[in-house]
Order: sequence, then C-alpha cells, then structure tokens
Amino acid sequence: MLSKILKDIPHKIKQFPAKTILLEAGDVATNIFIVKSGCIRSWYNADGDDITLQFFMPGQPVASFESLVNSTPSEYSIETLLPTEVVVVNGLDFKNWIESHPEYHLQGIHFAMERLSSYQKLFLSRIKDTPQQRYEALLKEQPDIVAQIPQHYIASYLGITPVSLSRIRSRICHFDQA
Amino acid sequence: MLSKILKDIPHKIKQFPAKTILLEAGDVATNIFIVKSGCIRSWYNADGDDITLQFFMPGQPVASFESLVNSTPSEYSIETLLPTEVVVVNGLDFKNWIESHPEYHLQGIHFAMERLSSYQKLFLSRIKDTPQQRYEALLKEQPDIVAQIPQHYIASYLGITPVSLSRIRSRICHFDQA
DNA sequence: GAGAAATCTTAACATATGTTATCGTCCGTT
DNA sequence: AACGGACGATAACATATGTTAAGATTTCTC
Repeated sequence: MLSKILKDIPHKIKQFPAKTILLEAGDVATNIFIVKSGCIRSWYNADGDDITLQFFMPGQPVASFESLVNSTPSEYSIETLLPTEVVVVNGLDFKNWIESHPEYHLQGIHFAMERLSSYQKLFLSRIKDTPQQRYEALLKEQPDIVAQIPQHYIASYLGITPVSLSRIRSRICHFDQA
Repeated sequence: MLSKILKDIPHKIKQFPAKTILLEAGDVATNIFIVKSGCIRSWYNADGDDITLQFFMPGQPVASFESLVNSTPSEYSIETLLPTEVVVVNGLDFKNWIESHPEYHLQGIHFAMERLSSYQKLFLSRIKDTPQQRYEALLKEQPDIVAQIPQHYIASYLGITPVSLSRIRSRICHFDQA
C-alpha cells in the first residue's frame, strides 16, 4: 500500500544525525516518516521520566497519526536514535490525497485497526509478562534493537530502570552458562 | 454519531443476566453492543489468568472492532458483569451500511484514532503509575465501577492480585482516617 | 433454611524492583 | 595525551507485590 501511495504523493528523502527531534510533544504533527535506515523512537515525557513507546526500524512508517488526523497536539515526541535516513511525506499532502481517494478510506480504517491490535498486544504483554520475559521476547523478536540501542532506552521501553535491566541481563547470561 | 446511525440500521434491544458471554475469544465478532444499563467487560485469557481490559458502562459501545472490521478471530472475550440491557447491532449490517456511506469513512478513521489515543493513555498509565495510583484514579474517575464490580475484576484490570488490591484499599482507608 | 460457593481481609514469607551510590570502561573533544 | 561525559555493572538497603494459607462474611443454590 505504501509504495503505491508514494507514486502519487510528493515526498523526499532526508538524512538526520542521531538524537534529532522529528516531532516535539505538544506540537501538531506535520509529517509522516518512513525509516529507510537507522532507527527512530517515539517517547513520552512523564514528569521528567522518559518513557519509550516504540522503536521503528527500516521499512516502518512513523508518525503521530492521531495528531495528524485530528490536528491535535501530539502526546509524544519522535526522535532519531541513530543517524537515520527517512522518506518524508507531508501530512497535508497525505490528508488531501486520502480525502480525494475514497477508495482508500476502508484501507485507512484497516490500518488504524492494525495499529489498535498491535497496541493491544503491547498492552497485554505489559500486563501478563514480567520485565524479564519482555526483555527475552524483545531479544528474540528484535535482536537488532537490543544490539544497536543503548540500554537505558531499552529499559524505558520495558518499563524498568537501567539498573534493573542490567540485573536481568546478568541473570540471563549467568543462567545461560550454567 | 451513534444515534444518527441507529436511525438507519436495524437493531434490537436485549437483556442478559450477569456473566453472559457475548463474544468468546477466538470467534469472529458478529455484533456491536451499546450498553443501556448494567455493565460489560472485555477480558483476555493469559494462560489461565484472567485479565480485564476494559469496563463498559451505560452509553458506551462495545465490540471487538478489530475482529469485526478485519473478520479475524477476536483476541478477547466480552461478557456481562451485571444483569445488562444492550442495543444490539449486527456487524454485517453495520459493515454494509458503512461501506455504502463513504461520507462516514473519515469519521470511522477518527473513531479508530480516538480508540488508539485512549489505548495509549491506558498504556501510559500502566507504565508510569503505580497500582495504587491507578486504583485511586479509577476511584476518582469511575467510582461507579469500584462500587458495583467485585474486587477481583478490578484487580485484574489494575494488573495486580486481589490480595494486593485489598492491601492497597486498607492502606488508603487507614491513611484517610489518620 | 442449610450447605456450598464466592468474596474479602489479613498474615507470613519469598522475591523482584526501585533508589542511591560507587567504580570501571569506552568514546569524543580539546 | 588528558579530560569529561555517557554508559553499564554491581552492591546495599527499602519497599511493594506475589504466593500461599487461613478465617470471616456474604451470596447463591437447592
């Protein structure tokens, strides 16, 4: 779907260094990004505490869609973690394109439902799994993230402190050797 | 929006006793319910553990929309907690109606984004708040739920054991008296 | 009405995490 | 080469929760 759309919508390729803010919480989103290389994260500021919501690896679209669609301030920020190359699509261009292509509306709804489902899965894993189980799952399913990203980001993604993540890692490691 | 739609779509009123399963996890959703009185919950079965995702009070629509829209098995179950009166709308009727009313597609996307935002909020509260804070928030924002629903459902909603909820309650109460 | 089941509270113990602090390593800057 | 900062491992202590179990109370069922 994305590639089909990109044929019709103006877009450009951009490079950003690591730690570049692409969208600041409180601002209304103006762009959709698609990661070509590098890594992006979305994060939420909770009273000074920094909570990583999601990591985005090559191929994945990134945006505060809620902010974009409803023109409301974004609840979270988006920033690069590594030097990152992205496709940039202007939100208004996208909005206009969508609104003039009713045949894609149902796909839009499906896309939103997909995102809902993946949120539900994340949500459930928070509830039913221990931090250690979640770390092991991340290690298994997205080893590239664990390999490339500093641990305190991973910890904030898992909902624990860097200290606790360090303990979990040492626990797993020593257990593996036994 | 709901009332406008209900004028055009066939629907009926039904009553169910407490603990009636309206949708079993694994089945494809066929209905949308709107609570008129009573209470409904959605819940997820995690290896025998019962996790309440959400409570629905009068006025709220309830459905596994993801299941409905994508015709996929629902990840969670839906059941009444109290004797409950609902408006029942057939999912196919709704789907047909939506597909023949393109002017409502954007609203559908907005609705999905709303749900996404509310999920994100729930999600964040899981991460940044302690169980006690979450219980206090529930007590403040939805006291009717706390008053009417057995505690073990509340506990599973908060992500803790009934024992722990009981301790939290006694902590709050004794603190209030001091 | 009597027995059974569900619900809630409390206690005791084990355990994982948070907090704070220290130390060592790596890396970039000057 | 020296310095400073970011990052990660580890330790010690405090604390909240999980687990298991027992007992009291209410609610349901026959």
